[in-house]
Amino acid sequence: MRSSAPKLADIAKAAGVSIAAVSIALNKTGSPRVSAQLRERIIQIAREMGYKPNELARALAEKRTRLLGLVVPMRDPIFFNQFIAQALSGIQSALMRRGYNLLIFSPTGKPGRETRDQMLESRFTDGIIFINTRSCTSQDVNKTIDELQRAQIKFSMINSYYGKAPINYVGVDDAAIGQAAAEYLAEHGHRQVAFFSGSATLPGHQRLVAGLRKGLAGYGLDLPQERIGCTGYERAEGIRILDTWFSTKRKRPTAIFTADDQLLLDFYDYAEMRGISIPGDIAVLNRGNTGSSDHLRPRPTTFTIPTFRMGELAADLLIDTIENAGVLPQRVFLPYELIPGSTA
Amino acid sequence: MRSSAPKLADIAKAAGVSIAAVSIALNKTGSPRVSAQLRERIIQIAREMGYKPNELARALAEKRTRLLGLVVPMRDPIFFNQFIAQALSGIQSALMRRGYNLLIFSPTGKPGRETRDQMLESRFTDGIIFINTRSCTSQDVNKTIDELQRAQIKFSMINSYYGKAPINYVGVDDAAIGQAAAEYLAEHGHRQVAFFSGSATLPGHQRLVAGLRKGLAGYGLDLPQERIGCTGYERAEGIRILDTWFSTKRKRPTAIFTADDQLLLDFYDYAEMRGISIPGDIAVLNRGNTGSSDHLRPRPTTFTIPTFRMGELAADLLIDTIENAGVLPQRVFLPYELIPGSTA
DNA sequence: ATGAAAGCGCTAACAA
DNA sequence: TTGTTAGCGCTTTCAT
Repeated sequence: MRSSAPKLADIAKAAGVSIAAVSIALNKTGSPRVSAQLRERIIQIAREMGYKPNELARALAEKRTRLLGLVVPMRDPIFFNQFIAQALSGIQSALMRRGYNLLIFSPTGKPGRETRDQMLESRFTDGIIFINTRSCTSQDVNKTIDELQRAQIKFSMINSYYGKAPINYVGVDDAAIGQAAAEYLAEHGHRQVAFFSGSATLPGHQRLVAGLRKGLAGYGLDLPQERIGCTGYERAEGIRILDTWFSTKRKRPTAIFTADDQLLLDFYDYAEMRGISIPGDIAVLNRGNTGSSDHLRPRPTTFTIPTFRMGELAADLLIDTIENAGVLPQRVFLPYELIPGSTA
Repeated sequence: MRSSAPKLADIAKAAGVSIAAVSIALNKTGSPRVSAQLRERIIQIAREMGYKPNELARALAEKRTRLLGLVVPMRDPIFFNQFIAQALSGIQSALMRRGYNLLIFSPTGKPGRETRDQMLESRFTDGIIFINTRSCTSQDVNKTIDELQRAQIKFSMINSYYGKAPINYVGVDDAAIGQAAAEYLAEHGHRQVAFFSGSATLPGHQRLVAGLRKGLAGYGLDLPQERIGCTGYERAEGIRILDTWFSTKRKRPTAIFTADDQLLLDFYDYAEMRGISIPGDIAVLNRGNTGSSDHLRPRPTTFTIPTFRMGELAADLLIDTIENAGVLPQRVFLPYELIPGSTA
């Protein structure tokens, strides 16, 4: 923040007019409030003095900042996460288009605590975008929604909410993806399908399992509990699970469905380590974010989630409800897409 | 922004004290200004009324926001860029530690134009962090510095500045990296080294070339112009250059040094496409960001740039100059590190 | 068409 | 120890 920047009063004095005249001349283009020539003169003087409005003062007076806050319930590495990176790009794209900027809230401590903290800061923002990650349980999510609503903070949520509350939400239909994945694999002749997932407590996990089972059932197949593996995103646990599956010819699945890009990568690492050939020894079907496994070989066959679009839409929905009091929040489920690869 | 949140005046009235008393009781913990028991009572009432300070008003009065702006001279995809993602993580880490938040400026239009635009917005921020990307020429960088200084905006810059202006800057010594790379390759018996780069106009490119030549010269080797290839980050141009190099046995380099992760990826793609074996047919040495090519096979031998640390340090330097008027800006060059792989 | 003045919610200097 | 008041820089209403 600079020290001695010219302010409206300075220009007003220099031009010999009132502060209000300057404000109007500078901002309300085409208002009959000041004459065209006076406006010209004021603009000219403002330019000469190098005037830049103090957005802070303006925001205080107008009660809006054109700032949107971003909260990611996660520690340090939020920018490393491809899912978040892509959503952020989408958000950014919408904000750019609509003249907003993004304020990133630094997580301040223990999980759960965050919500209250951004609320505290939230006077800086006109609304908040929430990106749920794999570390969010439905309970966390519901609690967050509750607190935000109670505080009357406008917000928009991305990912992992399957409740019915009337909020701005953008996600994908994981049950549909699970079903489509199961049908794809069944049609390609697989009878022993395994599901490699992160955590059974994730909202998405349960949907995926339900979808997979429904899809498999259509082909007279099933997904027994022992072919569902949750690694907790721990490398060692992943290896343990996979070793169980691959230890005996009999139990060995012929196809594996990975719940996200991280698990896909983990499986590729495992396959390399154990000398398992993809897709020679096992078919791999992935649920992942657009474009994030471009450099994997062999190219994974993937149901992609339109992450960029999710971010963009979430931002647009939020801005709509901010700018237009009449607009109601809405929940949107975006379609997925099958990106062919050579692994399934 | 909520509509009818309780403000200091409300609490003051409820407590039957002055606004100032409330402000002090709430903020100046341990000030003898208000008695311990009055403070208790005020805090209690504030809690009951659900008081949250309006940071905007506070910032206007205090003339500081504890917000740092981030500018990346680049269009849409800033979050996809691993270099930026890692620097951002570092920045975020520092901000978290020091109680700041990050404001991401949406680029608003034609390049070059950006500088002025964030200045305009900058009243929201106490300072700005600039991350230079591969789309920045030294001219751009110098112009940016000039404008920021003229506007008396505190800032900190990451990457690609080799001038002597007294600014907060964090980067790496590309000449040293180039030299180390050359020496590494020469020591491993390579006599025909090629440099696969993005653009000859990049500040880093010239440093790298200088370093490479110096290093090679120590072994009686050289880096002729025809073994320096600049793709302009265009896939087709990259292929054209590589085809030239690989078309004849005689001209074919035995080792290639890639200027960044993108070029490394491009080369891997090319090698796959043409059936060239790494490192069988050609050795590959890379200059890249920490951890960003973890999943490439074979694992590239890489001189890593401490991107996370760069972001963190840049933020810390900036905050130091913001909070302490006496602190002078400083330029810091961080050390690189050789991460062994199996490609060189 | 233009100016004066009252906020916006907070901090800090000044009185008491 | 506590209250009063003058800003911070802008927008907007109300007079003129």
